[in-house]
Amino acid sequence: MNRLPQISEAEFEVMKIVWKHAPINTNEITERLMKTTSWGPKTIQTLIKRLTNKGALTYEKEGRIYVYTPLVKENEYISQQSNSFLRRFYDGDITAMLSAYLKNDRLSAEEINTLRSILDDADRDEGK
Amino acid sequence: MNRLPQISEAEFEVMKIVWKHAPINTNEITERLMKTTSWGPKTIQTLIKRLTNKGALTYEKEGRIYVYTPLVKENEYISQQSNSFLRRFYDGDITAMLSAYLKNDRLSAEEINTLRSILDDADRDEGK
DNA sequence: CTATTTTTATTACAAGCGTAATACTTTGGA
DNA sequence: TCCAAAGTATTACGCTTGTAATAAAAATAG
Repeated sequence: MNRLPQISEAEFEVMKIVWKHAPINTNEITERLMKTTSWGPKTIQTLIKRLTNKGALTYEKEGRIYVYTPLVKENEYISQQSNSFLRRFYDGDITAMLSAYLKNDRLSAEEINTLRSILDDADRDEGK
Repeated sequence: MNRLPQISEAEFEVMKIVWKHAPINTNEITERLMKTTSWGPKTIQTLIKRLTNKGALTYEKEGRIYVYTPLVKENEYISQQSNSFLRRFYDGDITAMLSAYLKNDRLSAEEINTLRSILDDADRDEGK
């Protein structure tokens, strides 16, 4: 069972760009992140470097520049984070999380309906 | 708008004990945590101290010992963490999280039914 | 009243993180 | 061919966290 590397919050922002646009080079990553964050280019460099050190990214040299590809899959990583979040805060029980949101009126009628159809779709797929 | 203090993962374990058993003294906290974790008493002391420094706990002196009470509410803290989790990983959209779980077959039929009744109960309360 | 035990406070220390600055290396122009 | 620019690597530094050890204070036992 291969354990996913530990990815920090800032590093995760880099991963999101790479997941969406891989293969992508340093400059593109930097440009995109400078639009959405307040980080300097050097900071972004550091984050990229750390991610490759951790084995979350690889690169190929394309001439002088590096072109990056993710080594961890987005949905695997997010699943793993979601599970550990649920374990920590809701005893691993996603229904408990939903309950809490409903109890605190943090869901709109809209969202409730969306949730219902999602559940119904699940049944349909199951039955097939 | 009063911002909640930053509580680390280990500190959160302490908070859980205090939330459940407050007012509670150092020894009780320590005993309970030593049953469920591998931490030494000194470590637990440190965590308690840090939590009071951060304003997550207060104490009253009862003779020689300190008796602790939480300053942040459990459900407020968990709500805040849940929101920031959803923002980070699901663009703030809890229905997206549910979808992901269904798509990856990480929900049992049991859980799906539970979710349905939870949603129905919400409607009932709404209608009232 | 003093030595010992109990409780609390201070200090430690390495790893991870946010946030870079500086140094090195390669390569394209002049 | 040598230098400046571009790209990559190394180093920095303070804060938080996990994980305690040591020191100080207070109270209890003799």
